[in-house]
Amino acid sequence: MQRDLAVFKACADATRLRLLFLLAQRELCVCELVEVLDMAQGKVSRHLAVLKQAQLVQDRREGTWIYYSLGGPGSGLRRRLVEYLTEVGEDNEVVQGDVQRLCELAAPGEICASQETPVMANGDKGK
Amino acid sequence: MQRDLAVFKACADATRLRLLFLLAQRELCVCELVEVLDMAQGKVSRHLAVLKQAQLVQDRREGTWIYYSLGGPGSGLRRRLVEYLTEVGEDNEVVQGDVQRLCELAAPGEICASQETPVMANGDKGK
DNA sequence: TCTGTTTAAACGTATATTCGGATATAGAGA
DNA sequence: TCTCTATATCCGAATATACGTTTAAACAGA
Repeated sequence: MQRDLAVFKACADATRLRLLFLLAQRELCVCELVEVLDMAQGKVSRHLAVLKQAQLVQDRREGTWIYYSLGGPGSGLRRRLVEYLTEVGEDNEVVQGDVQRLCELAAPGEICASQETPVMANGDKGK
Repeated sequence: MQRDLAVFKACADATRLRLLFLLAQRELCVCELVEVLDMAQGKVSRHLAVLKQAQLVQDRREGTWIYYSLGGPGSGLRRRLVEYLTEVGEDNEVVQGDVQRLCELAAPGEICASQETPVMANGDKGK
């Protein structure tokens, strides 16, 4: 039960749910998540740590970048949740917006390394 | 997502998880849950309200008693959770203890109405 | 080694959640 | 109506969680 409780607590936050729905799309590095969610890096990192602690996601280092993806085999509950996240085309507009921004994203290197990529044409990021 | 979030928040508490696992056994009235969990009635009632709000459980009045059971049809997420709760024979000792105490329980009327039921022989309830 | 970049962790503070205890509501029966 | 029982809700205090900001750690390249 303690294990299940940790899983539920990890999912019981709007930011972490958005992270999970994004990771359900594909493996992503932290800077991509920061870009898509338009949040402070520290905040994203902290939430990813919670998800990792609950074994809902796993990470993999590749040079400077660390890639996160939905967690491995996992218990009955975790397996069902991952199943839900990947199967469901979430009908919420926040999640849809996130996925949309994700699709419009350049490759990881181009996002983080320099701000002078020619793709800058997408311009204003509201808020 | 807001809906899913409410569901996860409702599950993200040890007491409410115990309630859910108990209700996965069968429909139960509040006084039975109070008896099994050995908690203050107000506390149990408060947590049941949260579960009901998230539509994880439903209630039904029968005279003085109000019976709770795992919620109706529900969305994809709720359906999967209810499925998990009912299918899994939870290996946690707290949950197993709860189920055990539930089995040893007398009928609702005998629990609440009077303390002088002949079944009192079960005696000490630790802590 | 020094610099720049990506990510994680530490800090104090603000907000949310839970608790125990007391009180309010609703139905049943005299 | 009055009383009793089952259940729900309200209150302030304690605890837990999330936040923004700053700092630390790990890696890459010059």
